[in-house]
Amino acid sequence: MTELENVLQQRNIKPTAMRLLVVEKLLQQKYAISHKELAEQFENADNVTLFRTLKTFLEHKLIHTIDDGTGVVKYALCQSGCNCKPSEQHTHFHCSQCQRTFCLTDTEIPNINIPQNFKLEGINLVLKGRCDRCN
Amino acid sequence: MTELENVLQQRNIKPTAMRLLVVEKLLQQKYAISHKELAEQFENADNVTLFRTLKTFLEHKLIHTIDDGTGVVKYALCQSGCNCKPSEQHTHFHCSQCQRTFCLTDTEIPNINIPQNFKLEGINLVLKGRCDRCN
DNA sequence: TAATCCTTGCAATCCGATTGCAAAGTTTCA
DNA sequence: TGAAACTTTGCAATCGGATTGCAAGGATTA
Repeated sequence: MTELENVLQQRNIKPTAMRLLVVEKLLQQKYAISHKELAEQFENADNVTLFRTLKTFLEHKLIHTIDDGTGVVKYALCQSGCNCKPSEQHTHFHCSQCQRTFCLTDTEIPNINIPQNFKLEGINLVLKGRCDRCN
Repeated sequence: MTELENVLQQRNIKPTAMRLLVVEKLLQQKYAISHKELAEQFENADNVTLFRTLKTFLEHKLIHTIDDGTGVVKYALCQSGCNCKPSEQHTHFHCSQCQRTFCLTDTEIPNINIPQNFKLEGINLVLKGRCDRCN
C-alpha cells in the first residue's frame, strides 16, 4: 500500500484513482487551493467528479475549507489528527496582491469573549494584507 | 433634510429614492443581511439596482461585507467614522442554527502574531456556534 | 456468476452576480 | 429657460461556480 492510499484509508476513504490523484496534488500545495485551480491541473477530469471528491474529503475531514474573503472557497489538507473542532482553530493569511492563502499553523488564537449564553463551536480567522514576497 | 439623507450625504452618496429605501432597511436590521434577504423586502425592486446600490454603499464605506462562512455574503452598516481599516476590526458571530450573523461590536480582537515581513491590512474574525436563542 | 453498491462522466439546471444598453431622471451652465 | 452632459434605473442577456439526475462503468459481496 502506498503512502497516498494510507492517507485516504486513515480517514476511511476508499482509494480510487481519482482520489489518489487529488490527494497527491493537495499534498504538493503549499497554500490553500481553490476548486478552479485544482481543476486546471486535471485537464481531463470532470468538474463534477472533482467537486464530489472534495466533498467526500470534507465529509471525512481529510481537508477543510477556507474562507479568505475573496468569495472563492479554498481547500487545504487538515493536519493529521485534526477534527476541525474549535480547539483546532485555523488561522489563514490572505495576500491581497498575489491572492495566495497561507495556513498559519503556528499562530495562536487568543481567547475571545463571546456574549452570554452563546456557545462557541468554531472560529474562522483570516488575516489580510501583503505576504513577504509582495511586500 | 431627513436623517436618512444625512446618512448618505455624510458618505458623499447622492440620496436617490432607492438608496434611501435601502439604507432605511439596513438601519432597521439587527443582524447582517444578505442581498437575497434584502431583495425579498423590496418585491418591486430590480435585483441589479439593489446590487449596484450595495456596491455604491461599499465603495463609499457606508456598509461592509461579512463573510460568515455560509458562502453567502452579508452586509451591515459601518459604525459612524468607520473606515474599514485594521484598527477597526469586525468580529461576527454566526449561528449555525438560525443562520443569523451578529455584529459583536464590543468584542476586542487581541493581538496576533504574523510571520516576518507580512504586512497586516485587515482581519476577518467569524465565530461560529449557537446564539442565545438557539442554545 | 448474479446482485448490489459505489464511483464516475455527461447533460442539464440552478442561482448569485455581472454586463450592455436604452430610458428616465438629475445637474450644469450658457 | 433649455440644451448638453452625466447619473441612475430597469430590463434582458450572460457568466461562472456549484448542484442534480441519470446512466454507464467498476468494485464488492454472497
